Amino acid sequence: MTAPSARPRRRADAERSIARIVSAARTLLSADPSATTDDIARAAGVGRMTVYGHFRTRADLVEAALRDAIRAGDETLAAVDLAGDARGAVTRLLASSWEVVAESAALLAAAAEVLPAGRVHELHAEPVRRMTELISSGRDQGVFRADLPVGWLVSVVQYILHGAAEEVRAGRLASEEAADTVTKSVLSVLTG
Amino acid sequence: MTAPSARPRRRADAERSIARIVSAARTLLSADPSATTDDIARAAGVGRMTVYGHFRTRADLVEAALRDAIRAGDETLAAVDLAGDARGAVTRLLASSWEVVAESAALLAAAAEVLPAGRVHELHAEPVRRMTELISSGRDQGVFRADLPVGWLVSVVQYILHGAAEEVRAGRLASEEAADTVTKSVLSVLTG
DNA sequence: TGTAACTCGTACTACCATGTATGAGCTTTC
DNA sequence: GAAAGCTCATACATGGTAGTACGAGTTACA
Repeated sequence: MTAPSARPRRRADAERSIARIVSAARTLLSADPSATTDDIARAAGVGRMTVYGHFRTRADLVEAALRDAIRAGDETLAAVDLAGDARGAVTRLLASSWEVVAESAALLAAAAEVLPAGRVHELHAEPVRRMTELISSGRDQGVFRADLPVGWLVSVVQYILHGAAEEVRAGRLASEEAADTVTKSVLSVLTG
Repeated sequence: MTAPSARPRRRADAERSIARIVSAARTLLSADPSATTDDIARAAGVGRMTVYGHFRTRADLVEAALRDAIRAGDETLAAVDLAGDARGAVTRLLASSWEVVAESAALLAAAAEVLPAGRVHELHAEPVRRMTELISSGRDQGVFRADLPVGWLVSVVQYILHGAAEEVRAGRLASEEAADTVTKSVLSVLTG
């Protein structure tokens, strides 16, 4: 969905508009999940009608924004060195994930509201795959526990990450300490 | 707020209506956080106007429902034996918390949407106090870790609990295994 | 340079929920 | 049994957003 590359060609100005709209959507929805289509159009410096020209529904737009955020986050994650000791790899991965997750918490909430159940989860396939692989390999190394399903462990990591973002947002956790706190907590769960 | 016992007297039928409305609100909002005031009135077997007679705004109603759920949950928790070994106490506490949390996840979402920031957290003061005390005592016993703040540990427990509820709801975790899985995960984080 | 693609203002429809107003009729309670 | 309290139907005012329709003007591109 959301205008894939199926269209044979698209004019350069359209391409530009779409990029600006998606970018604005990411920014606004990350600050306030109930930002309206009109707000987003304004922020993108574009008429509301132009938005509807590229995204049939609000849901389409939100999904595009989430896709973009996930893609960007995944690029960051892809740059993390996962070789060697699984414990160190997790630490490095979390140090990067932390920011991505904290930034997009509100956007995620917006998506959960508008998109059909399970869609949000589907869109996370890539980062989930990455984390699953890492945990599996740690388990093979005998470093991580084997008494809980990998899928659950991956989920717990996500929930802790989001929880920390929420605590920081609410001012109950200093943001400088967040990464360290998250890492310690996650490693405890993973090693058992 | 929400009609405390400040009012000198209230007629018996009004008392009855309020009880039915709050109960219906809890049930409906726990299934669908966007249930309308009208839905709730219907389910309570009461006219919509009667609801507005007791709760000025939707937010008031949602808060009353959440209060009631927390109070009921807290009663369950109060029955848990917290004496002796902190590890065992946590295990028992989680076995009970699990159901409470899983049931009210949607209600919580409704409250988060409608109530001012921080209000939901305030309303949880009692269960949070309970958990804080337990973790502190475990720390004094030397059983739980001391390298992370108690407040954070309490939060993590909540996030894991809610996460598990979500996983069960999405069909990614069998509900029979949930309690055990949660317990193992939480104990890992607490012991470090 | 002509045509197709794109932009975008204005205006409008449709929908839906909250909350208010009014008033007739039924219960409690003293 | 009367006053005060409560119920609740109908009707209405409000406010806000999504999405549609139309059409004139602008820009890209071959």
